[in-house]
Amino acid sequence: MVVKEIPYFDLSEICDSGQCFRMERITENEFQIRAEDKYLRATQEGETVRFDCSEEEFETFWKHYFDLERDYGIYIEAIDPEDTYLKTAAELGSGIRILNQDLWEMIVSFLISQQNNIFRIRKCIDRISRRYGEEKRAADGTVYHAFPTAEALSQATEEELRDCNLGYRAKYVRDTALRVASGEVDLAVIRKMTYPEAREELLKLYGVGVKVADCICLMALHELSAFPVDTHIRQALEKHYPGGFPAKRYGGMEGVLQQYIFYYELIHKE
DNA sequence: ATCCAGGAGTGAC
DNA sequence: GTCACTCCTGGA
Repeated sequence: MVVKEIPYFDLSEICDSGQCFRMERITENEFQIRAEDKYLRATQEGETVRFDCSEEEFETFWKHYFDLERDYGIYIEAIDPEDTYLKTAAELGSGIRILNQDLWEMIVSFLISQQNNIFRIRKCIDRISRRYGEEKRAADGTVYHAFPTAEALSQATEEELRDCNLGYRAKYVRDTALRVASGEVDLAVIRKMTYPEAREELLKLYGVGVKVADCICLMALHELSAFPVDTHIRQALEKHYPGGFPAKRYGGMEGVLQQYIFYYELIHKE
């Protein structure tokens, strides 16, 4: 059990920000997170966060996963005080972190995300994890499944992936899994690339376009310059920044702001 | 019913 | 380079 006081950190906001499809709310302030082959329960009361894991696992994995060594106050303070829209959005989502998620997991997750909604993306990922991911047992006895490896997914047929409700995205996942499993695409190499290089390389994958590539760069490679533009972001930008988003002013932190905007729009559309 | 949800591939111009 | 069209699926 690890207990920390963490400013600018809110599990609920992170869960709802839509960057992790394997994080779920159990009760009002208790959450479960599955990442790679790991499982965690965490609870939040004010700024106090309780991580249900050993000190070692926290230090070696979750601390980095939740990006706890970064001060997000800097980003919020950097926002133009006259930009009331962005200020309001950042205030609403001030507990959001850009998680450090696994590259392979993000590639598959965002391939599935296209023309899809969060609820169904979660279901798709849950299904492929159950079918192709290794069964694991957490310290508290909870049975869960690791995210399936490229090798495991490459064994699946397109039809089997369609049975997991991937629809036409099944061929994208299968093709990418085959190319990664065969070594034709080397994720270790992509991890070391600069943002423009990695983006270009990801765009070569079947089913990866500009938006998905930027999501992967932001969520897995932690390229905070990446600014994924989906339909919701595009609509928000058209409405609030008719002259264009001041990306120049916010160079290097566009991705963080994208999350604040996305979260704000998500909350306000209901 | 038609449209669209956190898009991308394809072919036509 | 920019359209228009298509691709699963299901909820409004």
